[in-house]
Amino acid sequence: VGAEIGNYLSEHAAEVSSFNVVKGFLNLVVNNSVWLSVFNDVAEDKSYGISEPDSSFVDAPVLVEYSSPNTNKPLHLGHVRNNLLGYAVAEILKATGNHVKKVNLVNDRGIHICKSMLAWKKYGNGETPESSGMKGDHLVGKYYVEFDKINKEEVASLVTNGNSEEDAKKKAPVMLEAQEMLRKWEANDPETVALWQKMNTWVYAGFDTTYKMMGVDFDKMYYESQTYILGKEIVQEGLDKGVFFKKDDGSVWVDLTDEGLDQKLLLRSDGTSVYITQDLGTSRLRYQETHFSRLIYVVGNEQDYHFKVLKLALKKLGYDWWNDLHHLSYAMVDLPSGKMKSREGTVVDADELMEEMISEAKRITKELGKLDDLASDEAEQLYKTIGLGALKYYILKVDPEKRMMFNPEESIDFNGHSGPFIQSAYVRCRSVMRKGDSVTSLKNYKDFDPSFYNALENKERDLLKNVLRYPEVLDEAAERFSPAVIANYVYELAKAYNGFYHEHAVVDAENVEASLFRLKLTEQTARVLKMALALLGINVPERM
RNA sequence: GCACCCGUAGUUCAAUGGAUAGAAUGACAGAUUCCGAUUCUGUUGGUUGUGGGUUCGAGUCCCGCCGGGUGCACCA
Repeated sequence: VGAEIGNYLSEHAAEVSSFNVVKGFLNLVVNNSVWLSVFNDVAEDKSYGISEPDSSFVDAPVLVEYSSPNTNKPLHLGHVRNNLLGYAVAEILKATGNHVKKVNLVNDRGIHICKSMLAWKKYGNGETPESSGMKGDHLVGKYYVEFDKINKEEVASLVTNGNSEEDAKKKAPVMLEAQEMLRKWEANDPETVALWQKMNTWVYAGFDTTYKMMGVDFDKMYYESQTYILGKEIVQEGLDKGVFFKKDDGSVWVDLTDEGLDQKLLLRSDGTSVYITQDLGTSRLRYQETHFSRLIYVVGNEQDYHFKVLKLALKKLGYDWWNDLHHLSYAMVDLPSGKMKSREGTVVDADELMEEMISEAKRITKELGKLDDLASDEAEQLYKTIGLGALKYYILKVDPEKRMMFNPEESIDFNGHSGPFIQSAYVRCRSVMRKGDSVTSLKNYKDFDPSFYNALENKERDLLKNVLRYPEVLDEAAERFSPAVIANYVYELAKAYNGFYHEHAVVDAENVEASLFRLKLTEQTARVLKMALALLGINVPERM
C-alpha cells in the first residue's frame, strides 16, 4: 500500500503540498516533493494544508495582537518574550490553515510620554537622534529616566520640608507640569501635539529597527491616540440594555459578582474612558472590521483579571463572539538578581541583548575557525542567524505560562538543548545532501521505490518516526497556542538525526538503495527542521 | 484580607490522567578520526514543596497547608 501511494504521489508531486494520513499511512508531502511513510501509528484520516489557507477562514481571520509597547522607552527583555511568542503563535496558526492577521496596539499617549516630552523640553537643548547618534527610542527613554530622577529629587526635598510622602508626590513641580502637558495634549494644543509627534516619530524609527532585528512584523498598527475614545457608545449600550449601572456621581460600572468577580469601573464620573472602555471599543471595532474567528491577545499574566472582566462584560452585552477572545497570558522573565524593574535600571535592553548574542556567536564561530573563508557580509549574517537563533530558542522553548529564568551572565546555551544545536543538525543535513548531489549515481532517484526498505534499523526508525510526527506536533502547538511544543519537538528531531548520522553512512552506504533511502530521509529531516524553526522565527544557515 | 498563577535531578527546562517521571547542564568514563566533533554512547543525580482525597491508574484533577509571584487605581 505504501508503494502504491508513493507512486501515485510521485506522479502528482507538483500539485501537492500538504500532510495527510490515508488509510493509516502518514504521508509527508512538502514543497512539491514527496516522501511517504512505510508505517505509522495514526488511525484516523486527516489532512494538513500548509500552503493555501482554507477559503472559509479568509473572511474570519484570526487576529493576534502582540508587542503593544509604550512609546516612552525602548523595548526590553519582557517585550522580547512577548514579540517572539506573538510572532510564533501567528506563524503556527498560519501553518495549520488559518488566515492570520498580526496587529500591534501602540500606546502612544498618556502621562508617561508627557514625562519624556517635558524632560526633553526642559533639559534636552534640542538634542535629536541625528545630533546625538542615539537610537530614537533610547533617546526618548533617556529623558524618561531624567524626568524620574528630577521628580524624585523634588519629592525628597519636599519631604525634608515637612510634607508627607503622599503629599510630596502630588505637589512635585515637574509632576504638575507633566499633568498640565497631558491636559494640553488632550485639548489639542498645537505646540504640544507637534512635540508629541516629533518624539513619537523618533521612537517609531527606533522600534522599527528593533522589530526588524528581531524578525517580527505586523499586518496592521493601531494607535491608542486614535482608539482611546472608543467604547463610550458601548457603555451607553450597556446602560440601555440594563446590564451596566450608573452610580450617583455619574460613573458607570459593571457588576460581575454573579461570575465570582467584583464590580468594575467602565467610565469615570467625568465621562472620560479608562483602559477597559477602550478595549471594549477596540474589540468591537475589530469584530466589525473583520468578523474574526478568534482574537488573541498576547499580554502578560498580570492582566489576567482585566481580560476576564473584558470577556464577561462583552458577554453581558450579548455579543456572541465574547468567547472568541483569548488572552494568551505569559509569565514574566526573571533575572538572577530578581525581578526586572525599569526604575531601578535592572532591565535588560532588547537591542543590547541581541547585539551581545550576535557577538557571542561571532566569538564562538571564530574560535572554531571553520569558516575563515566566508565573505565578511555573509559572516555577519551568519553570526546574526546563530546569535538570534540561540536567543529565540532559549525563550520559546519554555512554556509561555511559566516564569522563566534568564541569566545574562552565564549567557545563553550554544550547546545542548539550544538553537545552534538544532541549526547545526540542519547544516549537517545540508552538507550530506551536497555530498550526495556530487555523486552522479545517486542523483537520479526518480525510480526509487522505498517499499523495499521494510526492515528499518533502530536509528532510522527513530528518525523517521520523528520526521513523521511533525503534523501532529503542529496541530498540538496550534491548539495550545504553544511554540514550546514546536521547540521541544525540533530538538528531538535534531537529536534523532545526529544519532542516525552517527550510526549510518549515508552517501557511502552498503548499497545504492540504502544510500537513496537515507538521502531522502536526510532531505526530509532538513525540510522539517527548516519549516519548524521558521515558525519560531529562527533562520537556518547553510554552513556554520 | 480576597482572587488568580507557579512549585519536577545541584541548576535551566520536558512530560493530551496511562508503561520504570525525561532532556540539557555539571562531574566522571568511553566511541567515532568522519558524509561536519557545536557529534555520539554510558555512569552519576528525584519521596514531582507537603498532607489528604477522587481514580484501575495522579507530576497532571479536587481540598487543606507551606513557599514564590501577580492582581485587587475614577493608571495603562
